[in-house]
Amino acid sequence: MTEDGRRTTGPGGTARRGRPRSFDREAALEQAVLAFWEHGYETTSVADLTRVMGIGAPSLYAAFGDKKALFEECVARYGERQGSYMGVALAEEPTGGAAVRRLLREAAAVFTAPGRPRGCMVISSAVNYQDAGAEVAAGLRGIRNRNLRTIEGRLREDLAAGLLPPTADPATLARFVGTVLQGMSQQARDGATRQELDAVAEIALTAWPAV
Amino acid sequence: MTEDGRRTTGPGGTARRGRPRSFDREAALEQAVLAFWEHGYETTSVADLTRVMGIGAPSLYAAFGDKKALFEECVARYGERQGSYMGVALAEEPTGGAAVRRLLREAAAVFTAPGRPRGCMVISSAVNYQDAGAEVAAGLRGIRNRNLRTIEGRLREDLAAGLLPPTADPATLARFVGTVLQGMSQQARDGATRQELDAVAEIALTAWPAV
DNA sequence: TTCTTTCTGTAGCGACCACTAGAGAAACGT
DNA sequence: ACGTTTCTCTAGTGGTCGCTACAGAAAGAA
Repeated sequence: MTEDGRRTTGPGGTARRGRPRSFDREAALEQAVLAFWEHGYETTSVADLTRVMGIGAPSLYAAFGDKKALFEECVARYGERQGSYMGVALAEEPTGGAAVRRLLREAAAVFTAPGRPRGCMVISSAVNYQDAGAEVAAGLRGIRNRNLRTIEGRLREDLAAGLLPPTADPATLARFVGTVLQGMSQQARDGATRQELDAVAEIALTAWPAV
Repeated sequence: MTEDGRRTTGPGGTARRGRPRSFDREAALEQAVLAFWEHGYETTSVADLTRVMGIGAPSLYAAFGDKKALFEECVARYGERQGSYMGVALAEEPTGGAAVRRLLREAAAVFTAPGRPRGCMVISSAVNYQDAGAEVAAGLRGIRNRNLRTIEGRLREDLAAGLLPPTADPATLARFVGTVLQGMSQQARDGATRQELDAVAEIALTAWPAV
């Protein structure tokens, strides 16, 4: 049994038995991403989810497990698609400094892209929670703190390569980047335009230490 | 009838009739502030509130109206106490630039003060919501955007007084300050220490334009 | 066709949501 | 003491929460 409880063909290429799923799992998942992204984990009910996904509750539970598992799959999916800008910037730019510059500039665009929720799902979808959302919130916090350490690692390389002044502290610089990103995400949710966020990112980058 | 539905003495100084309230309204309000601050508006139930306030639901409704009215009173109270740092900085510092410097440095301390929730209540207590919390979220967003315009006004004065370079844009600078504050609030909630936030604020201030 | 497998829709589980009716308790003035 | 006023406590209201039992539908296998 695969994670989603089904596959189109068996191991030997034989067709799967039983009634086939009547909805597009990928499309339904994408709708769930949008709902969680917009309203957050605890504040999005299963009824909200089934409505936007266009399926009944039993189908949701059969295909995704439960609400928490669905959310985690949504976070993973978000990270592969809309939220991939951070990994891409870190992977494609040659230095940490260049990655940070690209990161902040792309965030301004990504956080205000039309036709989808504003801001970053990893940042904003589990800010308010009670016991039921504590684990999920801890998971997102873990992602954020891991991202911070990744940036810090890249900046440590910059420091060793002489691309940062010897007095620069990679950990603090990384936290500064995270702070600006989280602030930009909230600003986007408060109505800031892409141009306004671009200007904010530009100011933040003037704080970057030069050798 | 006063807002809270009672007073200790009547207009003529005569004692109030009827059974007196058996709890300290101020103390109960303060506990409600802490609960909303920690968990947010929609994710704090009336049962949570009555528990931390130490009163029954009918007493809460008699003394504060309903959940929304209680929250609004909590926001007002927060603004007078723990959240007053912004107004104080803007009122006491002679220039916008000095106010911003003080603001960011005090935020590092206020957002990580021991014995109370981390971050800023106005920033973080209505990030995730559905229909029921939409009005409350809009109210907080209004406070944030009003604060931004207040800072912008002070920076406009700095610009006119020649304390900022003529190319500086007060609106963008104000939004940068708001972005860093919102980011610092989230960082505090993610576990950043006061020292770490201090260092972040210091970096942010290096971006401040000098004449 | 008939059996087996898997999905879907109805209907509802106990728990909780914000909120309140109504009875009794505790203060007042007279 | 007695009536009036106001608060508190018990016990609920209808509605929604996440989740699921069960029956019927829709597919492949025999």
